[in-house]
Amino acid sequence: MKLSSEQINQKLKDAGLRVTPQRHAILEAVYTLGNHPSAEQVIDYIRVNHPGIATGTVYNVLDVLVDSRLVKRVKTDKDAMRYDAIMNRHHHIYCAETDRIEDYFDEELDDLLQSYFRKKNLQNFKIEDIILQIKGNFNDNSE
Amino acid sequence: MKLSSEQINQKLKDAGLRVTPQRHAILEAVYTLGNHPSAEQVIDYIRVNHPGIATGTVYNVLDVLVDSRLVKRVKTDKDAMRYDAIMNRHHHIYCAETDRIEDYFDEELDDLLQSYFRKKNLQNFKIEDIILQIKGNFNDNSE
DNA sequence: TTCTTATATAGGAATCATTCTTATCTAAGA
DNA sequence: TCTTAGATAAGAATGATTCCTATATAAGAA
Repeated sequence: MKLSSEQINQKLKDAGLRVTPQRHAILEAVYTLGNHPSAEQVIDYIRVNHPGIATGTVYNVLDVLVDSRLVKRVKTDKDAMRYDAIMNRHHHIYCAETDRIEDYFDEELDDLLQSYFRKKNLQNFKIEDIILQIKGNFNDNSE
Repeated sequence: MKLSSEQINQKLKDAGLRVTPQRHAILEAVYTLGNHPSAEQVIDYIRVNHPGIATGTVYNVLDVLVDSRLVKRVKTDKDAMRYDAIMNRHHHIYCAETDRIEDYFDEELDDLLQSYFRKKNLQNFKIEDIILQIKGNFNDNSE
């Protein structure tokens, strides 16, 4: 998803963050790259137009964006952390072999799960979020 | 879950693996420790009785056990990988603050999900496994 | 049993994503 | 303009994990 420069700034402001060129560039990168980029991909992307931004700053800013709920962390079976600018509730379809992640939106499923666990009423645990990791293999190479 | 020495050996053999003292000690550690130990916890545990087992060997053996489907990897929000000797299908209840993981078994839920996705019939993806990560907070400190 | 050889392990260096440290810089209010 | 808390640059440090190589060992062959 591509956002305008103004939209990026607005998101930062709405989150109560100071707008800096670094934060702008990094948030824009996560949106533009899409498909759950790693920190390294973000770095490669922003270095083209902002060669001066330090590696540590990218990690620092990504942490800030996560804390401010502008971005989510996504774990995979591989080492590196991935980031996701889509904040609506969704699940992940994941292939461990290729490390490819696709988003999966399904309100019907979310409702189903919510009512299931309300009925189940787990003792000793307050559920905040339920995320499905749907593992398997993609049948094609389309992105 | 505590297994006898013979049961450990049998599991290694059934998986087509050579039985070595290192493999025996490490698989036994994952079973005995329970509750999704990290490699470091496994190392601390086995060093008491097997001070000579090298750190690299523990990672190496854990990889072998995972490849042989005797153990599963479990990711959390923290850095270190965790390991799980329970191979039956199950989900995880997880608290990010304390990094505590509890297993969640629920065949009814598994059936529900299976029929839901069969009906949904995802294009371009062959589902092998669906894992729920149920995130939130435990209401007490019981283990 | 002894020999042979593929496999496994010890020991420690190397890697790599991420974090930390410190000095410098900058945005926003006084 | 001045002040200062917050942000960044640069690169060292960390820590889990992997890699490398010489040595050791398990399991089948003789």
